[in-house]
Amino acid sequence: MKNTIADIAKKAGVAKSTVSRFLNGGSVSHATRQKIELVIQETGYIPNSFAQSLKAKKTSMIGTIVPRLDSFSASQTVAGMDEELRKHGYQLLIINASQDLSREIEALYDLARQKISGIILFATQVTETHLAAIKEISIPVILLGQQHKEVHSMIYNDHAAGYDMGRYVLSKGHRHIAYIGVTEKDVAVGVQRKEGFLKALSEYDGVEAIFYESGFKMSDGVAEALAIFEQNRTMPTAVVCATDNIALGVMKAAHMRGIHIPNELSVTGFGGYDVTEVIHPGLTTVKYGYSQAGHLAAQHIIKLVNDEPVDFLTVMNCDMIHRESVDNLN
Amino acid sequence: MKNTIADIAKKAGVAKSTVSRFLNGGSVSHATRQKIELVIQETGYIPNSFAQSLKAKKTSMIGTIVPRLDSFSASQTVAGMDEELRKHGYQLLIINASQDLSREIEALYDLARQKISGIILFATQVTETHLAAIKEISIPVILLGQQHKEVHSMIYNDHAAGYDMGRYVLSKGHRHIAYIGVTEKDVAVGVQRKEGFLKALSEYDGVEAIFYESGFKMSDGVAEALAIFEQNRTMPTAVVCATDNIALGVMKAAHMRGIHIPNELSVTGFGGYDVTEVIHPGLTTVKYGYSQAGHLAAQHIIKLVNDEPVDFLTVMNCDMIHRESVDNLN
DNA sequence: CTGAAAGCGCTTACAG
DNA sequence: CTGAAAGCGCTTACAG
Repeated sequence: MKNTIADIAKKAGVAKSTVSRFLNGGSVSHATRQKIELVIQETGYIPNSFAQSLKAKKTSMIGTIVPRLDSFSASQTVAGMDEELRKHGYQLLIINASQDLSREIEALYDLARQKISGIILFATQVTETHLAAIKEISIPVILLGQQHKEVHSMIYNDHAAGYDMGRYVLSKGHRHIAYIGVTEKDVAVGVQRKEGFLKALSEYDGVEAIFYESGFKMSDGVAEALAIFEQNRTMPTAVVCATDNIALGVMKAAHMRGIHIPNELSVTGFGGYDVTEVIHPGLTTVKYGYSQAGHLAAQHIIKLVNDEPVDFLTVMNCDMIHRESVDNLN
Repeated sequence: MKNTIADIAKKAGVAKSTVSRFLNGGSVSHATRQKIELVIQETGYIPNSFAQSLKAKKTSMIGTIVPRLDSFSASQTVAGMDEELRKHGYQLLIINASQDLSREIEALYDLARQKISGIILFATQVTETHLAAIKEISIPVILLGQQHKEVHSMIYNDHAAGYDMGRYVLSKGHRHIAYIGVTEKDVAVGVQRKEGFLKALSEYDGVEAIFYESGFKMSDGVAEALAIFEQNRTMPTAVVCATDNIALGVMKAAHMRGIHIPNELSVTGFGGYDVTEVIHPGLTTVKYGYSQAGHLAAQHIIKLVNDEPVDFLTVMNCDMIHRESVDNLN
């Protein structure tokens, strides 16, 4: 099973270089071609791609680093990238950083060591260490989901999404609003969405908005909502959540406490996860085009790999989806 | 940036072999160590893993082939595998076959070419071509989700799951049941679950069960349910679905038609997707331990790679989860 | 069209 | 502890 090109050459009675030429579509006479074909058939020869890459000094592999694999956004995006990449003859190497920033850095170096042609970094934060690593490996890198002026970036228009959501909720007459956000270290989700929302708030008078911060998990949303329900404050009429996951948690908590949505409490999310459509009431949210983003990121990284120009910053739009989880108070 | 071990050696004033030894933790004097460390720091040297693998003749990479990336079961399983593999110093290379059997075959060969140490094949079907490829590449392969006597296999106890579900639904007094299954080409989901269910049926008298076949997508479930609702037959009191996705589709269809669950129609699934817990009513289903399966599969492939013995067949149990989507007719 | 030879960047006995 | 040399499996000018 462990055939080398030398074995094939010997068995076929030709030189190694001839076999190599055959393999790579070089000019080989009909007779030799047949001999080699036969031997390869018989032996089940599979070229060693290390040796190939060692000479070729490049691979047709693109690496991607994701914070986690088991999230809707990540899996959708990666599936999109994968499709596009394969269409262009590239293979995708996926690395799961398990929400650990230092693993993202490690992964950057790992991919460099493997002579990957380009990297799409599904970022949640961009630290100095990230930047240093990106510079050091000197391989094209695209930041997806966050931006930095020194790196090619693709982001969603989170500010606009937050603004739209804020305007919508306010237009429905809500004046007591709880906003459950996430850490500001995540600029896109933690800062931009909130700031967009704040901008909408600033256009209305007499709004009482209280801001909370929760983790990204559904269970975090449940806990946060439960805490809010237990407070001795006036109950908000609407809870605006920075992610669908948190919103799902809030809905679950409401259900646990017998609070009816949307009659007694309105809830909104961001993300547009598939689930939000199946549940009742359907969740009002902002849909992010994860799969398209994946396709686009793939196209961009391919261009970069081939030294073609790519916009330094790409902003992708999102769409408000109005469903039943927001009550009209007017 | 394109430093080789020779560059480092020259700059540090030592031999290539010394640098290599330093890199691999061999014995190097303190002084030399420091010189080399410094040069590596300055140059940002990253070893070329192709050259390394070419000599070492092996990699610490495990490949996995999944039918799709954006499904709950796949992403959970892969995340589990990844965690376990990394703990043991292996890297996971994920290949998405996009539900195309011929791509699974291609992927098998691709991975072989890359001298991957072992492969976990997330199978939906095991054809002759699969077997031929597995034999030809002569790399350890584990089948996950399906079984074949000639290959190491890990499966869920789908028959028992189907049986448990059948008994449960029947015990609640349901006698008009619609079973929405999937293609029998998928032995685990299409055949085993149904047969377990049939076994339960055989233990009761006077049951009318009608069998349908749908695709795997939620939208397929919607379509199938709509068709059932429109038939001029007596409405079933329960719809047993071969997957959670189909069940979700049925629930959606019921909602669209104003059919109340569980009062007017009971629905069940298989899988134990996270969503099934969030929706109302909660879906009665069978929970599959995807993440654990991933961990276990990783442990097994590592053993195989190291020539340690592994059971040829591993059967993993599943747990019934009783929630609110099934009405008690008694 | 075909072959001999050098070289990709690393590792690994083997001497010293 | 250190270095010179051979070799991993392939590709690529260069002759012929």
